[in-house]
Amino acid sequence: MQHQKLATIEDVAAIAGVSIATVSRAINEPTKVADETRRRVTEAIAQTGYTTNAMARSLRMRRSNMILILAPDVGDPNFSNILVGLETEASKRGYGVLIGNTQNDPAREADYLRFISSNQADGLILFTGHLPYGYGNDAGESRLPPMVAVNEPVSNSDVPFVGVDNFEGSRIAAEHLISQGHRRIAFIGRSTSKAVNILREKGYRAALEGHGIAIDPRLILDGDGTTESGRAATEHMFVRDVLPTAFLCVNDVTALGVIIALTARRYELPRQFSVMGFDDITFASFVSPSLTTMKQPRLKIGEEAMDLLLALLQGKSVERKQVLLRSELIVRNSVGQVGR
Amino acid sequence: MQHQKLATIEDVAAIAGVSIATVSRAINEPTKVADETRRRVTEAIAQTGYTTNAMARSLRMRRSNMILILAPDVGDPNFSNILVGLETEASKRGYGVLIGNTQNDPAREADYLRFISSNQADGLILFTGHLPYGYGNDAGESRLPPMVAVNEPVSNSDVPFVGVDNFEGSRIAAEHLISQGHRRIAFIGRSTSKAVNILREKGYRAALEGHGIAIDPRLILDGDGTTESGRAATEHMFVRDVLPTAFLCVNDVTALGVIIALTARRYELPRQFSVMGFDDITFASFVSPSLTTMKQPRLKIGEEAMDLLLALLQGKSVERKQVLLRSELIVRNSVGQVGR
DNA sequence: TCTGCCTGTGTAAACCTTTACATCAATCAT
DNA sequence: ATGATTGATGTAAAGGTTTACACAGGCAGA
Repeated sequence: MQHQKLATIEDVAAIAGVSIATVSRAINEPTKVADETRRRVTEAIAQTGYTTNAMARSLRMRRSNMILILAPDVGDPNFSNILVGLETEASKRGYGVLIGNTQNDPAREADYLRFISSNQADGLILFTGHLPYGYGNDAGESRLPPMVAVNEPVSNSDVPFVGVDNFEGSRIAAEHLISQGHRRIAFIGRSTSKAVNILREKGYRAALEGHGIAIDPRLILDGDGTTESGRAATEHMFVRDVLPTAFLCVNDVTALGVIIALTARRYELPRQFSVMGFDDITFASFVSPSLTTMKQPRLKIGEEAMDLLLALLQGKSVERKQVLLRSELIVRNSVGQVGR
Repeated sequence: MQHQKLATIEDVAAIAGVSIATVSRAINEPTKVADETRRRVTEAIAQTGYTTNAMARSLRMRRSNMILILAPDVGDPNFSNILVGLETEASKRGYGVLIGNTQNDPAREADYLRFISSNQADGLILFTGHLPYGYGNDAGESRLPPMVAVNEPVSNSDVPFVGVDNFEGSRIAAEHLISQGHRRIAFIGRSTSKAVNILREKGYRAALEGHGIAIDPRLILDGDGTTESGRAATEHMFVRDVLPTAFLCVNDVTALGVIIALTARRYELPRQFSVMGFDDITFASFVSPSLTTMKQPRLKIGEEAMDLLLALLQGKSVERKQVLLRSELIVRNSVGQVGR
């Protein structure tokens, strides 16, 4: 009862009085069939409610028109908005998107590659920042499908990346703090491994140096981008009693931790301390004080990334290995003039 | 260069010295082939790096092992966590999940049904609260695939629903406020159309009535579940000067609006007003004051829903048309004793 | 009139599985 | 000794497309 025998191309052909080849052509290359024939086929299709069986088509054409999205955490605040962009563009071009939530588990990553190796997906969008595990194993043939990275570039590889110009964005953020009179600006979220963190720190340094402000290494603290890391780093500064007037955080989530720590110590923001984030995730406007930050054009990132991937799939060679979009300064209430 | 001719079942058969039927059986019904044969096949598979071509398999078996998830808004805070549950369970059972972001656009909903009608997906998870548009059109055959609703039940239909017991949860929430001494409790987010809102209002009413507290209609305000609706409703109460001591909101997002309105008016929370939400979305713990709310077991909801859908796909008849899970009271800092 | 080309269509192969059915050998019951 | 049953495997069909190639007819150019 589930399948009531769908109409096939043969049914359509019979009704239209043509061969199946002609039906196929009428659908896929309309100009190649005579007007009158095309009309009859179209009518037969409407009459039967025919839809091309995607499986048969994929089998024959060796391509599924599906894109696999590999993300370490579907709940990540950056993820969902980029996903919308990816999905919109894919849908517009007749592609579907498949979600793989890997939780950074190598086993799950490897498992998801079955979609690639079994021809169920033609290309890959990587949120993970690294090539998926499970390539080049047993059989030795590391058959990499076309792929594009978003959110985080893939370290030492030439996988094209679409994202925000982290260096420039962070520089602008720091400039903003400087324009408000800040000189002692902390950077929270240093990392030696994550490319995003490294670039944002560089932007911070560039801005300070550009204004002749000496970099105080004691104001640069490690962090892995979590709320807890922001909180801990802030506490650490109070313990060591080396304090800035402003905190530039590697991302909004970290900034939230900083705000929590400062609020817990009963400081008034932004009168006593300024805090800046990066990303403009949803809650940035809800937290109190609402967060001044750099907005990532996430929708656009998703669309551009999908566009690039589909171009790759069509065999176009990609000139640009990186597409860097501009982030936008969003001024809210967490940054104030230094000394009132 | 993209496809370097993957190994097929024939290659494996040749190496193992058996027929392709035996290879297929060795993979899918291992008990049906002799131990020694199975060993040879397994080795041949390893040697060639063979993976079953999912398209050929789906074509033959008339099932794709894919589930389509139709959601009006991928960015919805409830969505991503349920998705994780859906995805985890699907993945565990060898299914993949396809995302369809409909934005409540009938055209997009209809378009996504091509995945169903073209056999690219076997079942449907509905976040939308209504049957997809586009069924029963031209051809007249409204061929509904197996489906399960989450987040919102599908109004007047017998589509199975997995979610939280909204009536009971809301009752518990109201009880909590009552236990803190509140008697004048507002309900923000009344709606005559949305099932979730209706049930939560009923739970609110039941709790008050159970404690002999008269219901004051002036304390029940309309709202569509957005932050703005919460803000506006609160303002409205101040204008009319009919004030509660506590606000029970239809969801966290609405509660946020209430908090924003109260904070803007310089009230101190929870000393002067208490606010409760529902859902426990991510930012609930970050907002200030952190929000006391009812937590939805979203991961569990996703898993149960997928489990139910897969059961349906196997032709099992479903006894329960609804799976109602319990929500959990999360006490934070937005609710206080009345009168200190 | 013949040759060659173009347009429109049909035939059949290929894509890669799963599985009903057939076959064969070996075991078992009578 | 014979017939029935069981177990392991092979043969071939079916699933629904796309597309290379062949073919037929019409038409233009010589």
